[in-house]
Amino acid sequence: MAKVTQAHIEARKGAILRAAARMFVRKGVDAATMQEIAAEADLSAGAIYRYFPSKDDLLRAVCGGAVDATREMFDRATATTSSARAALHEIGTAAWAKLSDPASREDVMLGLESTLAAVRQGDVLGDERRQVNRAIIEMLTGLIREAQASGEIDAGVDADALAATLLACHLGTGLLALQLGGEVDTDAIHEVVAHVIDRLAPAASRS
Amino acid sequence: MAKVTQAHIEARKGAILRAAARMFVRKGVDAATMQEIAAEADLSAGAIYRYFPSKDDLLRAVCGGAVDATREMFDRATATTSSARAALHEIGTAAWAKLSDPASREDVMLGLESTLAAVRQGDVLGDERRQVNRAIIEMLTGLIREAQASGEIDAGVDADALAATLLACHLGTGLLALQLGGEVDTDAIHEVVAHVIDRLAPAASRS
Amino acid sequence: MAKVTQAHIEARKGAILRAAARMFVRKGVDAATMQEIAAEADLSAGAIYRYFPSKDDLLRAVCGGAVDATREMFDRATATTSSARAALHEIGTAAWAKLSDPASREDVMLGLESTLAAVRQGDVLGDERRQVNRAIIEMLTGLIREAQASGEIDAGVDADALAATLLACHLGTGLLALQLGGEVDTDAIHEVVAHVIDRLAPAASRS
Amino acid sequence: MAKVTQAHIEARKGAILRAAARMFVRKGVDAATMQEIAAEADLSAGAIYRYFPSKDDLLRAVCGGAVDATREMFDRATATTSSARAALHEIGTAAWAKLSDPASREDVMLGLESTLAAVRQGDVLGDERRQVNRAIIEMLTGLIREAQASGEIDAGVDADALAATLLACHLGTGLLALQLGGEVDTDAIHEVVAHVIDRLAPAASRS
DNA sequence: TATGAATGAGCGTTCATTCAT
DNA sequence: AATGAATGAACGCTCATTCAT
Repeated sequence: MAKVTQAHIEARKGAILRAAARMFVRKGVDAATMQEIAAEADLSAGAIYRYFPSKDDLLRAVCGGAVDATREMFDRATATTSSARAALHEIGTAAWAKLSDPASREDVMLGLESTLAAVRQGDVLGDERRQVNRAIIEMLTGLIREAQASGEIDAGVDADALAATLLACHLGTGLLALQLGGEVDTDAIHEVVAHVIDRLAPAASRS
Repeated sequence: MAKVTQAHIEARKGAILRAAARMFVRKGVDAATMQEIAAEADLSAGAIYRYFPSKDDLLRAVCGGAVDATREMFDRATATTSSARAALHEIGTAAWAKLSDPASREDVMLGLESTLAAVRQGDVLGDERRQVNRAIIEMLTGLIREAQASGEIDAGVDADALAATLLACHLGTGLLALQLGGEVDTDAIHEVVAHVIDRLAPAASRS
Repeated sequence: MAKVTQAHIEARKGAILRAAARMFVRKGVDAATMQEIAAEADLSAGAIYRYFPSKDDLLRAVCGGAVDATREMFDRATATTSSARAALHEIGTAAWAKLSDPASREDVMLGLESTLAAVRQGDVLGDERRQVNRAIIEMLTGLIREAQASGEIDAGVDADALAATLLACHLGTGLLALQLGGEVDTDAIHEVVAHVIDRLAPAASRS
Repeated sequence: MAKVTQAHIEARKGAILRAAARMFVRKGVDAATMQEIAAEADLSAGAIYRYFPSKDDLLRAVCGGAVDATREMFDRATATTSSARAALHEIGTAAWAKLSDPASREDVMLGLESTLAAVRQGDVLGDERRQVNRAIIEMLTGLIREAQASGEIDAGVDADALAATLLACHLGTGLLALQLGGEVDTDAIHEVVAHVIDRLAPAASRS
């Protein structure tokens, strides 16, 4: 019995989480009502409170989920490549693919939404959110250093700064895509970024 | 009578605008209450309505101000340089300088805040906001084309995509700075970006 | 569950409707607050919105109820009589009986209240309200024509005008009763009206 | 100086009173704001308070004025006729003429508005308002008694009730006209009423 | 005397949260 | 475990009234 119940609980939590993410994105964290989230999860208004003690906690959980998804995506990308630069390109491709996918527009908005929330009320979901980007930068920095060591990228470039730049580029592309919709060609931006990485090869190796 | 009143009116409007910007940023557009904005402007709640007919209009005005400021900044930067690439660098410097200034953190957040609002309820301030970034991309594209024509930038690069990339980079840097605070070295990112632009010079021109 | 809920819902709606009618009359549509209406219905302020989407809808519902009641009253009166003049008298008796009943003072005030509202903001409940009196006049006109055809009323009288006059008399009596309270003998007015109808018999039939 | 000032004060009071009456009628007592009334009187918002201590007092004064106007109209009508029945007809003609005049629609609405207000908050303007109709009924009763004495009206009719009936008819006609606008032919109603009064002549006198 | 900016109480309405069922 | 009716605090906004000028 315990097992079944436990499974049910997790299933419900997941359903609520998905419903909440959907509504947070569709209408904004503030405008999304618990009623709507409950309806989206085929539940009644009060039922959510059996699984999450408050709307804030729900937001935290939703963002935490987004964080995990991102981390996973990253791990997968690095695992399937050998050269450091190849890994960087693979990660870039995966990351920008998400931006082309209309479905991921929601993730971008959730990211912005939670970034704003994080900046404002540092306690609710600040640290968690912060750590994702910090971790991404660290990973990218590591890969860039590897690429520099193997002569794929000019050693004169500040690895940490380049990592931050790449992440900024990706976040900014998402923001633009969000705002300008189809007007902005995210793939073209990706090509520019990929091209730039190639250009950052040491002068000697490009003769 | 008229003089004092007219001056007062403009002063009040400015004070309210500043107070609103401050509160919108500090607590978010939705969470910021008219009471708080009024208090921040040393006014009573209802007094704001003598100057702005609704909270939405206040938001619009605040964002409109940000928009104007951005446009001005751009115009100034382009006016004081001769070569296209120099103009790009000048603009980059000016743009990134704003990110270093803790005071401009507010502008970034307002931008995000209004982007989210624009995406969701396109009517309130969507178009205006959208057009700013569209205009920026167009201007950058123009400068890049000039630089390509004068041999400062490789003609093989998609000018429009590069323009979008640069803007995305800047927006993303702002976002990161917002989230990670002092941990992220925005000036270092700027250096990387400037360096990348240099690297985009045609191969021939680079010895 | 369903049974109890459904019954409760209707009961609540009724209670709210009655409370609203009471407060609209007691303090005026504008002065009556949702808080007061809720309190009168032993509910909290926000609870009303589960049953009626706005104060305007509540007003509409309250007036619609009054309308239905009036129509019913009329139908009943006409159904139980044979001669047209008898029907007229029956209707008069029923109508004036309502005026004697202190409880119906509320209906009169609601009528005035909604007339004023209708005249000013035709949309909210104007047409509905208007049609009631229009319908009443039409019905009365029909009966008067019948009575004229059967020689009970002088054919020289303008049936439509007489119908309007009778309705005006009734409305005005209500108004007077409202204003002068017990000082005005509504039954005496009714007698006068009934007597007048008799006097309107064709000269020939009065030997 | 005192005289001039006094005259000015009265002029201002009159202007404010007229402006208030106009706005009370146009938008309803509650919806009419002091700002609007002031604007209508070419005054600033606060200036009214030099002449009337509150909006309630303004309402009282406005209604008092309407009362006086009515009384005057009545006096004039009775002064110019000899026979009692002629006076009744004259009064009827004058009264109904006001209903035909679109400008007097405002008076009707003010009357209803103030009746409602009187019924609800008996102190503010209740008694004054009440006395007008009481006085009218008394006057009519007197005339009817005279007419009965001189054989113009059947002595069997309850004079007081007939007076109330006539007043009710007039009030109700105003109400109907208000609600149904041009659809209701107030003059036709007047004809009916006049005709009815004729029919109330003693049987003997009608051969 | 007149202005009109400012106040502040109060309105209709919404919604996170609770709790009897 | 789940419901959904109810609460109550707060929000945006309006306006009668006050008061420095």
